Amino acid sequence: MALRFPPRLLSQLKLSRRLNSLPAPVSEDSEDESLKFPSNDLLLRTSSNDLEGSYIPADRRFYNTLLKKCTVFKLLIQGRIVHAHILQSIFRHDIVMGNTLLNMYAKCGSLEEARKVFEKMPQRDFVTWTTLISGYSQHDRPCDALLFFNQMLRFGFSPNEFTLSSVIKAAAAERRGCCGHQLHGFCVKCGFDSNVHVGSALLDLYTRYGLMDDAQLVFDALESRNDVSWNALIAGHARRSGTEKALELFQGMLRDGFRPSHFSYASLFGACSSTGFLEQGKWVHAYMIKSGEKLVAFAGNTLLDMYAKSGSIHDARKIFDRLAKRDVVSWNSLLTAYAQHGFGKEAVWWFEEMRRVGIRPNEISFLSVLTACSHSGLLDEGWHYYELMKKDGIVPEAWHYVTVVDLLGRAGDLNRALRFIEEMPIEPTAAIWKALLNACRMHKNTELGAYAAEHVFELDPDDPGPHVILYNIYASGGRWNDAARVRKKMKESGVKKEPACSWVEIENAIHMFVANDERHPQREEIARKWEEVLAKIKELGYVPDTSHVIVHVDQQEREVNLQYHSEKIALAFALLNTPPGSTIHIKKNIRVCGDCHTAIKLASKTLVNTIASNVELESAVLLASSWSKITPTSVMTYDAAKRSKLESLTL
DNA sequence: GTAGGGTTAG
Repeated sequence: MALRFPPRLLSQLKLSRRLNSLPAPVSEDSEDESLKFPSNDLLLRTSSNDLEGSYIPADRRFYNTLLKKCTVFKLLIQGRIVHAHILQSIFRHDIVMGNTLLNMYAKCGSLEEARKVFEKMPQRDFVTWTTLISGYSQHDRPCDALLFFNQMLRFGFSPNEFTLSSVIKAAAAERRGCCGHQLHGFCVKCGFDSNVHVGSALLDLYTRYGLMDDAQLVFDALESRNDVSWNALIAGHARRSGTEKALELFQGMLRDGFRPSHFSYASLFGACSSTGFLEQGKWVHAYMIKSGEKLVAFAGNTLLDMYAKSGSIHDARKIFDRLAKRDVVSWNSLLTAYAQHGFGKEAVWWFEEMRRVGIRPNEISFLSVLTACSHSGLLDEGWHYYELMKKDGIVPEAWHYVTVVDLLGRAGDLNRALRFIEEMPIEPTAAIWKALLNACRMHKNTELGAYAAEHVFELDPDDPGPHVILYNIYASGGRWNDAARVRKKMKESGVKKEPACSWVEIENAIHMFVANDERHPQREEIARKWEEVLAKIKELGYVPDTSHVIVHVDQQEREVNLQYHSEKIALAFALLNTPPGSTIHIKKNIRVCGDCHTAIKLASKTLVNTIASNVELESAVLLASSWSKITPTSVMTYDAAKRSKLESLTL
């Protein structure tokens, strides 16, 4: 009996009627074990009308064309049907056909089926092994890739450049990674270390290990370079905030005659965003436009994020509007942008719009809208989306619970937040307790704060942030003895607070400041300028918030110390060194303190007013588009995803 | 028949 291919398969594959002349797949009662596994699925999907047709022998090229289509378009179901037909043909034990099938399953992401094909193959060659290894490597199963590479060697097969680039990618992804150097040595022995594919994988591995010099050595030794090798190096530096180096490499790539791709642009925008190099980011954007590159999702999403993180929600929105093609990440990036700027209602509107146009929100969409609600005090809306997420079949993960605790906590319902933690179906993580701790700081709840802090110390003892927050909670409540105890504990356990610094970009140079910066050549002018600003903001009602600054000094000294936080110095410096009316963006490595938040908010107001009334021309201070609506967290931080956040208070 | 580089949260 011969079997017709189901009509759906034909239309999807857009192939000729010849398909229906192919031999039938086997049924379940076949005696040959190796022929069994795809038929269950096939029989379920094949109607009785399909079970007619005449037999002509299949040819290799025809099967290859079919499998290639299934592989490229990830048509797993159709691939299974083709598989079933092959099993009935003379190619059922053919090694090349087996490898093609294995590759089809691997590329479609069905690694279990790929593995079954592998196990049932009567013969295997180095391509068989390589295909399985690359399947694991490309689908985030580095351990399996490394395991099979070991086995491949044990069985006496020699890896080629395909095998090595796959296994190096796996080694780079394996967190406990320690086999990178061994693999490099192996490549040198085989003579593959300067191959452009192997070398690109190797230099990528070194950048992920943080060994940038080794990555450069591999790059320099490549027998030839291509856009991928350049992009791997650029991305490596971009990931480690080596923005200047990434930009320098970008120019090197252009000099070398390679056209930047979306990979290059995405890396560079990401790097500029995380370090606050907005001007350079704009330059790269301009270059992209000049090159005639279309603004599509991958690079476009990163560009949107860059403008949003740099304080320009309007530019972020423009990018979203101009995207030639949007995907779920584009929508999420927009939601995140609104959330970060404190535009909760706008985020909620766009979330609904997203659903209206038929984009299914994923776990990050919900996280973004929850964050937006939390930061804007939209308690009921936030709770509604938390319930909706569960109804939509998305199982909340730890990060969602963190946001719900944050939502309840910020709104001041600390007891409900605690109850929520106690009733969660997962074990509370350090981040969840940190959210409660932070809420306790905002609402000055010392007892619950201490309770949350104890849990954090147990789960994440090395993070200095919670120690600082607990210190602040005690200090602002006047419990100086308890505060001193926290400080002592920090010293004893060797936990160190990351020093706060702020930086500002002026004429393509980045100027960085630390608190009480005494070595700066313009320190006296800076101090005078800040005094001017201080006088103006005091007129608007600024009162220094010294509630948790320095334990054993008097009020006057506390106030003085407060005036030399790095962001205030950066602002005064920027006012001195920019033309009137300029926009000033100040970036900071850690969370801005409450006092600086208030001071700069008022400074922004007074200076902008000054310009408007044309009394005195001054630079406009515009750290974010909506100061009054946002919490300190969302403004002067950078690279929020990667850097720890703690209070910028001097202990 | 097999390979390397990129995005959204906290």
